[in-house]
Amino acid sequence: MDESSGLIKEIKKKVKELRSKGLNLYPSGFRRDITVGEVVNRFGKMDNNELERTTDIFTLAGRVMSIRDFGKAFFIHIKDGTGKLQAYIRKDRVGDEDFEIIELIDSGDHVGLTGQLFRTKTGELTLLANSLVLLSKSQRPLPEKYHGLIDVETRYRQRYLDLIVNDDVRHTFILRGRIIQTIREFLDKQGFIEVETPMMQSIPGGATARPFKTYHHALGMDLYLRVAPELYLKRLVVGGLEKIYELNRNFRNEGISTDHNPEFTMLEFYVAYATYEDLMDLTEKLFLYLLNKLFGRLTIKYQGNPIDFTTPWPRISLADSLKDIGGMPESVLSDSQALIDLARSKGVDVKDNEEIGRVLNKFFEYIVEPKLIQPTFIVDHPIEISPLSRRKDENSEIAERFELFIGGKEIANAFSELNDPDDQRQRFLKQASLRDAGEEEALFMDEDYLKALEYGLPPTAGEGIGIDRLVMILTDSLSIRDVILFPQMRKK
RNA sequence: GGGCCGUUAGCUCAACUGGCAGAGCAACUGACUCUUAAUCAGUAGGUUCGGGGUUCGAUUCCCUGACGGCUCACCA
Repeated sequence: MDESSGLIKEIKKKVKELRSKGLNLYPSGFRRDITVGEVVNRFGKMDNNELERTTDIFTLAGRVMSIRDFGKAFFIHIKDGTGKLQAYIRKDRVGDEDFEIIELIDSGDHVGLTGQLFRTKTGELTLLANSLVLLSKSQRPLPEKYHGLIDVETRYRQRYLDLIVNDDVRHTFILRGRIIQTIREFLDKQGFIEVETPMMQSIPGGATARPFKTYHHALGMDLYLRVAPELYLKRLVVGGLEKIYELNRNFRNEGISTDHNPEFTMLEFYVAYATYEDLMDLTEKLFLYLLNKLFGRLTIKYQGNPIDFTTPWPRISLADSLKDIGGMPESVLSDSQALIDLARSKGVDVKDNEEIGRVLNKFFEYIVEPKLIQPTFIVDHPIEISPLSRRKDENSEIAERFELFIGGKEIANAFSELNDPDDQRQRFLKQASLRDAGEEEALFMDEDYLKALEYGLPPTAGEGIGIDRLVMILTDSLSIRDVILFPQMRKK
């Protein structure tokens, strides 16, 4: 905003005037004895007769959201972290000194109020003020009260304004906090230990994604922001931590979209002596716990579609989903040339010698994924797109893996972990050759991780859940930026 | 990175084929001690995102840049 804006000049004038009265515009030490939310809870249902009998005097604080000036009286609305309450300020009640202050107050200012409750003619619960204190002067105008703040760029860059003005945004982020808290609660009850592993890694691993690179001066070495905690968590399982999780940020140097932010929050958890099938059961349990705790019901709406979390959820192999949901002819599934031709005819971008598993996966993302609105486990992925997964005993080209889809989005990815160090070495070598061929997302060879595997990783299953996307589903948000407080933006 | 769309007062939005840049809210002055999108009377507020071009004249047309949204590609 332009500093010479007329509105700001007006406010600065008031600031000078208030200061010339010897008033501290930013005093400390004011204590409230109740919040707006508590007031509404306790007195919201009482009629005026009951309120008149309660002669309690309360001290409240909040931001002034609206002002209606009647000359010798004011109605204002204040808002604190728990809600909104009207206050009635009469000159004959607060006295001349306090009344001079209210005359100079703007919406956006924080005030402290003392008084008792009553109900106005129109029935609104209102604080009849005995006194008023300015707690913090706002020196910039708030967005308009009726339309709120709509401009998305301002909403993301100045999220605090968005939070002040748009209650639904506030509720989304409060719910996000509760979701994360409830997940921790569930995992805690299941006997998991929360651990923290490096965000800065000398060899980035655990996911096929391009990392951010940085440099440590004292050590004189390159470091990468982690794309996943996976390989460190599995080292811990080698070390005997049998049920662990990490819930924190990952960083991927990829495109930005409504489903992608360069830094995003991921839950990863590992269970020794379990399989990917056990994790499907556990995932269903987790969601039931979340839905019951947060909403008290199992059906929610996402972008107009009802989503029913009642278990069990369908478990469909990737190949079957291509046939049954994507409508792909069975004959094409095993014929790589026919598959590539079909892909091209549908506008799916594939290379000439692209491996069949990768083509199938691209097809899946194109024709099946958007249709998976109800919670669905897709299982048995091609091994070539699963370099850290255990092979199936009965078919070495298929991984013991599942992905969970809800609302047409991938929400979770899990597998029985590859614990054969020799097989893992071969997979790393394959990834290294892809990297040499120019694929920047391919995995790095990680000798240190292989060494850990050589000490013996017990049979283990692990899962990652994209928290931002989960929050999107549970808060009916269209863009990942609406569930991340400060989404990545270009410098202005 | 490509395509499409957008950027006008503090906020939300108008402005026809290129012809004096406007409204509501907010602000300011005044009136009003039960209003609630308060009301009434008045006032002020603009680098029309930046730069260049075409034109007698550009918010409008053209070129270019910045930022944002959607989308495709990449990915989760």
